[in-house]
Amino acid sequence: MFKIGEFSRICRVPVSALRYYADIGLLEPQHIDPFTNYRYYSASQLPRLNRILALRDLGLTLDQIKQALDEQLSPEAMRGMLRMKQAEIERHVEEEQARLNRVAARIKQIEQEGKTMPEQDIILKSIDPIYALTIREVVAEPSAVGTLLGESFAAFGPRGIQPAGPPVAIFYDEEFKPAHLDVEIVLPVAPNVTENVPMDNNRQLEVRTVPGTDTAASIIHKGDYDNLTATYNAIARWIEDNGYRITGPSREVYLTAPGDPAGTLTEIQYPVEKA
Amino acid sequence: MFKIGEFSRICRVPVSALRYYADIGLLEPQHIDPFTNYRYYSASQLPRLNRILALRDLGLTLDQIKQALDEQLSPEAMRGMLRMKQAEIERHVEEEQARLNRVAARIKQIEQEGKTMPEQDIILKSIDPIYALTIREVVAEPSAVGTLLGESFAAFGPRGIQPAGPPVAIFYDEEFKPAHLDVEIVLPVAPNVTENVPMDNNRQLEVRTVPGTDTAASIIHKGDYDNLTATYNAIARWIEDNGYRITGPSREVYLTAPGDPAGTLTEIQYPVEKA
DNA sequence: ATTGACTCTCAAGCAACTTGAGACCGTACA
DNA sequence: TGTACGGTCTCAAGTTGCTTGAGAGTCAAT
Repeated sequence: MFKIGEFSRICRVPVSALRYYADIGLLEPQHIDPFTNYRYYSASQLPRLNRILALRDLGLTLDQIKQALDEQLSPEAMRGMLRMKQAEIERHVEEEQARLNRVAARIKQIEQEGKTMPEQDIILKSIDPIYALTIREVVAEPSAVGTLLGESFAAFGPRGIQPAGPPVAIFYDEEFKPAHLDVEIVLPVAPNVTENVPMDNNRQLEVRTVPGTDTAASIIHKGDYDNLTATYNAIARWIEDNGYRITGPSREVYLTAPGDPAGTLTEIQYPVEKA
Repeated sequence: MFKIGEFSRICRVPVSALRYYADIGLLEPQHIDPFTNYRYYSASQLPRLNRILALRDLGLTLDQIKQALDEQLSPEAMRGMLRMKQAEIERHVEEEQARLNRVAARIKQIEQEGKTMPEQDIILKSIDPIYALTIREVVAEPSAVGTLLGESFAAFGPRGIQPAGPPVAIFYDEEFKPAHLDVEIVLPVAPNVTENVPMDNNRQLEVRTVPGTDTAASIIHKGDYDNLTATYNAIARWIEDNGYRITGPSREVYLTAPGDPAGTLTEIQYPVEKA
């Protein structure tokens, strides 16, 4: 019979942890002196403790371990549990690898600092589907996107429709062609808007749900659109450096209204997946 | 200016997290209505939030992020931090890989269950250096180890020396030779024991600190020594299956005194490292 | 006026312990 | 025999990065 300190030294588990295990009923001391409340452990408890440590090491929670040990979990159940853990750990390893890449990319970026770098931060996020009024057109030049946006908004007022979020543009062009920009304007609205909205020139805003995506690389562009290319370059490089692949059309989210004191802020999004 | 819900949708950070960031001063809303306490965020806060998310993704704590953003951390400091993180993640990935192996080995073991298996659990632990009285001898057969142990202990009594832990045997033989067992008996004692202790037959117990090791595979053997081989086999197989390599002499720790009601319990340890 | 959706604050919960305060216990030494 | 010191006890609170819930107030639309 060992006092808690000796036992701790033998099994290399901190005293505090042993006390904790006793508290939650995972490993109760063999004997507790009723006068002093001193805990006394027996060497015969080492096998159980070893099993506890082994299972803990495999990533089970103490609760699961308790169940497995107390309820004499069947080998099948145990195996199932471990298989789940296995899948979980595999996913975890992949994630950490990806994180490692991102750290490396970040270090590289810092090392090149002071040269170019718009110094913006790229992150991964998911994009929700958007219920919106939309119109898709092929326009000649980028500035026409702004015009189209204005015209679309103009159709809102007369019907008292309120926007339900910042407007988005989606660029469908696969390859760059001069004077050819296949763009969809997306104006989020509340779900009570269910009918298409006519515009001038025989065009109309169509009600539709724009699909979302699980992972997209995102960057915030500050200021006017003259320097937009630099930001696009930054995000493209990030995607490559971090081992992702573009899987869909890019989007621009116009976060600030024109004249906003915050300045012009545009979010650029690229749906991606691991290459 | 967005209410917290809209802002949450835009940046894909839960409302509760935004409130939390505000609480800890990591990202305060641009404006708080003094009457309603409603938080109002501006799009101009997105860059900061993006940076927060990016750094968080790299594994920094919110505290570190706060410092980095508020105190305008120098690129060098930042780089240093990231390099540390990088090393940390690398270690982490390796550990997870090893864990994965162990889970796989465990599953394999369960699948073969019911056949052989002494069904004992092997774990990794560190071994501390031991301050002890020791004697090293070459003996003819395993049972002589017990005899030697008894003789050594016999030398304790007359001097009133108390053991400071369970006795250990270290087996130095590189290869198995019949009737040749190079063994060191290690009897832990308190540091106030500083002189060698004479035994009969001109032998003596030497005071020395037996070095420890960072990682050792450990298993608890239950019962008498007839089945010891099976346990040795189990630990050897585990070491191989999990991609480790033996790096030093094996040890046996005699956890129970003879006649202990807990039964005979022996811990077998093998210093190992990743192969 | 009344929904219903949104927001607020504050407290507690999670996982697996660790840390600390305050008090008791055991024993070796003067 | 006192006392010092190291080990042990209990109980509470802290750790990290949030989430959940209760109870109450706010906003916009009907």
